Amino acid sequence: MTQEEQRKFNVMSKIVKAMSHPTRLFIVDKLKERKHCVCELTDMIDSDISTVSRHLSVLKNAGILMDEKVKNNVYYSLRCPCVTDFFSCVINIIRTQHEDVEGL
Amino acid sequence: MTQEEQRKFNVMSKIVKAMSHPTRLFIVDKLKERKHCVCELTDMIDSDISTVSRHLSVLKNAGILMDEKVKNNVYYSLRCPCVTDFFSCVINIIRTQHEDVEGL
DNA sequence: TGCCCTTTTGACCAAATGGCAAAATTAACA
DNA sequence: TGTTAATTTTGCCATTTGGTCAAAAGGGCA
Repeated sequence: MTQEEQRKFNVMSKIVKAMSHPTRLFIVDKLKERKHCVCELTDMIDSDISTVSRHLSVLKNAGILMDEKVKNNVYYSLRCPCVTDFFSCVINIIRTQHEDVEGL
Repeated sequence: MTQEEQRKFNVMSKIVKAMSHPTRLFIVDKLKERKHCVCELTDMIDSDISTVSRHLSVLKNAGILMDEKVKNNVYYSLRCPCVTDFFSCVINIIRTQHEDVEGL
């Protein structure tokens, strides 16, 4: 593995790691429609607000989300809509696995 | 989050989590060309063979790889070639981020 | 200024993860 | 059968992660 490859895969894994949690996948999925503030997301997810806030900062640090303050609320949104492709891609992998199993 | 959503995102995160490590991304990338045995991969990755073996079993448990024993060697290969899309997808996200930064 | 609301942060614990080393497994072959 | 080579499993350690509580921070607004 060359140094350049190493750098490349480190950068990639940062993105992937940020998405590797059910709650964070849910958040990204929700933000595909429109921006949401922390308390809206907390209502949807059955979890502590501090936990949700932490998940959001993980996604923000990975460069997947951006935030914007409106009055008392912080609204999070997707920084690039192309994360949508990510989802269909993972779902495609899962679908192929199922076909494999059914094909036995 | 409904129970069904919860199940869905749990399944998805299992796949994503398995890919969320630089070494494992490298392995999947290498296996896109052709199957490789553990020692071949260990030669490419500067790491202990037991560590590489563990990474491989993580990917296998997530259903991303399959293995096949030939003589003394265990050859690993991709269970579905569509993981390739996964890569271009993540790279696309990274590219968009860079454009964002340069666009400031 | 002082109060309220939303969000973030720090401290802490439990669980999961990554890595190494040594032992166990498996197969080939003399 | 015994030896050797390749791989996997296991035990152990340090580090990271996810979660909760409580406290702090940051903005509105009276």
